Amino acid sequence: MPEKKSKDRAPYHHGDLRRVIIETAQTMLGEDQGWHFTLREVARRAGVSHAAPYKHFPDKACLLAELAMIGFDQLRESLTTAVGERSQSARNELLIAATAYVQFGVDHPSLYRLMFSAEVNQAAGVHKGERALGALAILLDLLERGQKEGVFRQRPFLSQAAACWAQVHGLTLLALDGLLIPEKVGATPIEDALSTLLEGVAIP
Amino acid sequence: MPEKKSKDRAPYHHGDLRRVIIETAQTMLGEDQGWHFTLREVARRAGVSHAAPYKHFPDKACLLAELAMIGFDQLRESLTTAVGERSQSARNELLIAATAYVQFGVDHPSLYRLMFSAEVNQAAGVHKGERALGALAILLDLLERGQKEGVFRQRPFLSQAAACWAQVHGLTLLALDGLLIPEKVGATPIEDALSTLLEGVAIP
DNA sequence: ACCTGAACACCGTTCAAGT
DNA sequence: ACCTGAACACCGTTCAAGT
Repeated sequence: MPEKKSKDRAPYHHGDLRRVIIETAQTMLGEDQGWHFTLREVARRAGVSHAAPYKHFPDKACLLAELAMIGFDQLRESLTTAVGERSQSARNELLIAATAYVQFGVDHPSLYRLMFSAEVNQAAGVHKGERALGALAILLDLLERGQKEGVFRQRPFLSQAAACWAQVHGLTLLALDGLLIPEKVGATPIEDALSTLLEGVAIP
Repeated sequence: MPEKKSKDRAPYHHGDLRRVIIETAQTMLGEDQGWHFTLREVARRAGVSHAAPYKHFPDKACLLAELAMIGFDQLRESLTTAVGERSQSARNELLIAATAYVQFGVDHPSLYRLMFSAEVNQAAGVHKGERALGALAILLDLLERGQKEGVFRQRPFLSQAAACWAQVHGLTLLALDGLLIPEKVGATPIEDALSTLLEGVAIP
């Protein structure tokens, strides 16, 4: 059989379609049309029939959930590399981690929204909580270190972490919604908000 | 004509279907199946044909956007009545407002998610920002008062407001996602997080 | 002026059938 | 073992037609 030059039909039975589907979906997430793409469109782009994905995912929700889980891993990566070699003070590292968190959301709007959508919440169940906590592991470490060094206020780690997480999470989503109106403010409200967070966490 | 006892077909041509549709949709929002109900289902429950809503709303997105706008008004109401007769200290009122905010989200999960969904963002456009800021007017007042009284740190209002908003917004959504795991913590993380916020805003 | 019914294009999902 | 094609039930939206 000669090569087909019609379309880009990759060799059907050889590559793992599963990975191709995930990568295609990730590409579509990156196009910022939101995460409400259609499963049929994913199949179309992947060059397979619309029924093919069902051999690798029980349903659309499961694919979305998997994308979200990968997203949490990517977020952890981003935070880890941002904080880097922990040569900084706890206070500085907290600011770096917080900034990197918001940056991740702003860089991947559709993915970030998907990660915290109610749909994924339902499809991923308990796994989501674990994965999310995993992404925040470096934050937990940071808070523990800061408290030990006596530069952060003494609080239950998870509570202090919740406060930090809520701040960056809320900031990220407000930014994605275009609700931070930076044009109405001197400095960028994100930086300001993070310094307010710092004042709540760190001891003067 | 005698009364019809088949179904609850309200008098077609007399009542404003527009209001009926909105109320029906609000009821469905309250049932916490998320805000992804179908327009046809709304029409069904309202007792009209599935084409009828299009005489009152250009499309589904516009209905959702209107529900969201109403939601922001309801949020403003909640905050206003919670803070009440402003007989408290600025510090206390901030805590009250923040708590009421999170409570509103927890009480109306689907509505709150809808209000901050990307879809509504697109359909409501600029109106959303205005409406949202309107809901937070009392917070702005509070911060201004606190700063004038010298009990809050001196910051640009909108930046300080952004920090507060992000905190309660993030806290609300994390709570809705079941991500605050109160069972793993002594006190409720929401209270703890709000007190961390307070420490970032108020002067010791 | 307001609503209905049929129609269109599109989905998610299933399943017998192909290679 | 993996994929296809037709089929089903369902949507959002439109539009000529009804009262």
